[in-house]
Amino acid sequence: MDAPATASAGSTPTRRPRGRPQGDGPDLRQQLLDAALGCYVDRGIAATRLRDVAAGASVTPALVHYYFADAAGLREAVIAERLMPVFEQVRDSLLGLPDAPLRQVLGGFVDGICDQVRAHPWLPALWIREVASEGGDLRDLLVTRLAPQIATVMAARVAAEQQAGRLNPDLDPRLLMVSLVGLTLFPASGIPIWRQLFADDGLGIEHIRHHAHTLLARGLELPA
Amino acid sequence: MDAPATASAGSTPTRRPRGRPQGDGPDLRQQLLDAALGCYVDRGIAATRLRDVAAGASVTPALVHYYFADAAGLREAVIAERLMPVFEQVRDSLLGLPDAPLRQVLGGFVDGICDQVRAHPWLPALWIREVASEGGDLRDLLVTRLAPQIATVMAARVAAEQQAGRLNPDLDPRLLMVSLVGLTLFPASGIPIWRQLFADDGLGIEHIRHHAHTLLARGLELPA
Amino acid sequence: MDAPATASAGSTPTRRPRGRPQGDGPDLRQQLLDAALGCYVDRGIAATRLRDVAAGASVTPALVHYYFADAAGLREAVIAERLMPVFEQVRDSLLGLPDAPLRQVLGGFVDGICDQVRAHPWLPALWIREVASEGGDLRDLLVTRLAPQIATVMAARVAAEQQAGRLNPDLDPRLLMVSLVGLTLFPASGIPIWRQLFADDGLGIEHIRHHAHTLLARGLELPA
Amino acid sequence: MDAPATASAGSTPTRRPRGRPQGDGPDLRQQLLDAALGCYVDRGIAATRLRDVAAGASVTPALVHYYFADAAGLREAVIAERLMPVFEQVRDSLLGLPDAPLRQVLGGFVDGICDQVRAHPWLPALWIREVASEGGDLRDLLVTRLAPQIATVMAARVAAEQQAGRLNPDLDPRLLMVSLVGLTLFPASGIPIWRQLFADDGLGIEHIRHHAHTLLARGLELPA
DNA sequence: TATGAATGAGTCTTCATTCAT
DNA sequence: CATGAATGAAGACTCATTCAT
Repeated sequence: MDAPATASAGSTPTRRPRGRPQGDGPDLRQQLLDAALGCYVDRGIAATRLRDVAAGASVTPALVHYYFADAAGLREAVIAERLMPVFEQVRDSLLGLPDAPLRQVLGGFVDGICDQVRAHPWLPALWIREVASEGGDLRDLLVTRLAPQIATVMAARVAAEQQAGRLNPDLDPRLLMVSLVGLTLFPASGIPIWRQLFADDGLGIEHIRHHAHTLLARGLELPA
Repeated sequence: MDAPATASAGSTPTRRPRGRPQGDGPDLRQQLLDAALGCYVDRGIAATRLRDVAAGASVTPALVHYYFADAAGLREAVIAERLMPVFEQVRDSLLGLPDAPLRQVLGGFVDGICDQVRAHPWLPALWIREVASEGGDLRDLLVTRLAPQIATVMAARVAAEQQAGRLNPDLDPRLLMVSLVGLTLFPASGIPIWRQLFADDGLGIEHIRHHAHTLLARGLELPA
Repeated sequence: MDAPATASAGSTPTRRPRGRPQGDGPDLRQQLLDAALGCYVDRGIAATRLRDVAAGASVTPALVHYYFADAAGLREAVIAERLMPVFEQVRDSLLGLPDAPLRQVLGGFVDGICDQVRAHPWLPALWIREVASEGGDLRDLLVTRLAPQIATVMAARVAAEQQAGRLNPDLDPRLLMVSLVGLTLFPASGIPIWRQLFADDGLGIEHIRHHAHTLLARGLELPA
Repeated sequence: MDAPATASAGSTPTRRPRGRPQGDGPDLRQQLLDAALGCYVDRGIAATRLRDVAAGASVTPALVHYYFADAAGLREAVIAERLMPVFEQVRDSLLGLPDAPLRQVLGGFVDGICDQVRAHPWLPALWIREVASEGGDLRDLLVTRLAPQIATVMAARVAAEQQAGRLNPDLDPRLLMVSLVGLTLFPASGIPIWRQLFADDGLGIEHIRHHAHTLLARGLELPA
């Protein structure tokens, strides 16, 4: 799992940990990853200092260094072991039904996103700050590892569906996927705001899911 | 316009230039504000060091201190003199037609946002990072100065329109406004991504505008 | 002994070494305190830069920060661990003989001061600059923690003694204590001057002690 | 009076002012000296920044620089034009009666000091911090310009008087003069303290004067 | 394995000083 | 005569990183 460590163990003086513990019960490494993820969500990846992570796990900064060598190493570990699994599940909710009708696929994607938000409440905030924000530390992930497998394929499928007269032809195929995110993760990241503005603690991801489905289905129009 | 100076006058005893000349050609103060705005967009407000701003304007860090005393003073000045005017214009595009039909108002809001994006290309990126992101330095601005005047009023108006049978009743009145932003500023902040993914430099705010209008009008449905 | 650490523990979140070893040979913390005291004596507390202290102990400024967090923390530590013990011994030389005749008490106070000067040659200079000088960083210590326990009590005792006809009634009870200091610490702080002026390196605290006793005993008068 | 300025006018680029104003009514130069003296008394000479002086006179720091070139120039001017005259008057109160009996001379010195304190309330604080304190910026003045004319002469005179059986022979001739200061300026510098400790705003220089005379006359002994 | 000790590099901020006007 | 503009030097403090134990 700790690829860089095993790969370069002994060669570069930069990477230290050799023979990481693998089964000593309450795994300290996992706690560090948890703490790091928490910091990333709270302050942002770039703004997270090793010191914060250490404090979050009640250990010394030197220990974090001992496990992950530096901030970059820690970030890679969190990405690989915590974030990518979630992102991939979101992606798979889109790819999971290759033969289903497109509208069902799109709806499934919305549901897939909302499911992950429910399971990982930190997802929207992290996505907006680190993926959607220019300069975000995870944007590269989207561009190189997540979207390429999807973007062009989906755009083509949307265009085909439009040509077949089964989808609103005025929609821009290139923008449909981002619209789905803009109607789910984006509003979800503002839930604290809406709760405050409307003095309504009940507002949640389920409302967002339903609202997105509705808007996608018929826009502002009345149902037929 | 002297707001930032008076704002911090009581707190810091620091000598600050007052009554700066307003028409002596290449106003250095404006250049500093420009440089700061550029840094805010590129790296984020919190991550912007005075040193960056100074370098961006080809002056010394001490000069930035001379004009704005510290990072907070600079931030306040940029907010008051650069950001708020733009934000307020976006807001006014919503409030400008108090008697128009709601659907026209919403469409006007989308257009207003897109107009500002055209005029200020930095707007989407800044909004996503500093307003939409949790912990963003401008989120407070939205919550306390921008949204309160709008959120509840618009939600009520949407609900009324739904009851009158003129608006899709399944939409969540509390989420309609954020949806509009999620279909404009949010995709706009990703334009560099889409251009790269689709290898298409032509994709721009106008496409986003049209796509948003389309989606709002009838969702995925075919036009009548 | 852990006073300084606990004192600032609540204010700064900074990591501070706790539970320092107490017997591992040349304790660096003590050396830093020594260096700081030396700087305080030489240049004054307010004018002492962390850099000076660091240089005095041949370490880096960052190390001083590591031990004491900041200039205030260092000052508190020096006060608590170096200065107060000495000040308190001076004070106790006054309170140590509660039942002795007043004149003996006063003489004991003079001796107590001179004893401390002998043991801590830096005492006079520090006292004059930091306690006697207006704005001195330790004046507050005198006013709030040292003198209140003494001043009024002693003044009352002097007045009683005067009424009983055992003490020169023209003396001002409120000024007697400060006179003792003015005849000991004050001249002592000028020893380098007198040595230079009289080209006499022999002049020392013992002369001051004897002179003070003499003046107190009979003033300028000849002995009976 | 501004020796350095006139001396080097035009030659060194460091010294700027040429043709200082001599009679334009409310002399700005005097105001600057006043402001500087005030700062010296309040914070100490070394800790006084040109900026403080400028603020105290409601002018710009650049103007202070214009008049006095730098902190050293300003200090010299204040010393020469404000401090030395007062110090010299104190000294002259000692030298004024060359033929009077020594005890009268000493008493006159005490009175002379107290007179100056009455006329210049800042004198005690300044003296303690800048002359009595080790490293004080005026100590050199005492050693080189004030005391040499007095110290040895007076010490000799005291010794002679003791030998003649007219003065307490146990007193140390070298310490008598400093004792007088320690019984006047030193307590005077603490007046704010004593007023606070004894909750008595009436305590003043007159009490100090009387107390000093009393102590000198007969020490703690009852009057004959 | 884990940490206390120690440091170098970097950031903001302050201040005296210079200069053109 | 006087000042606003501008800067370099210096100081405090922070932080990741190294190392001996």
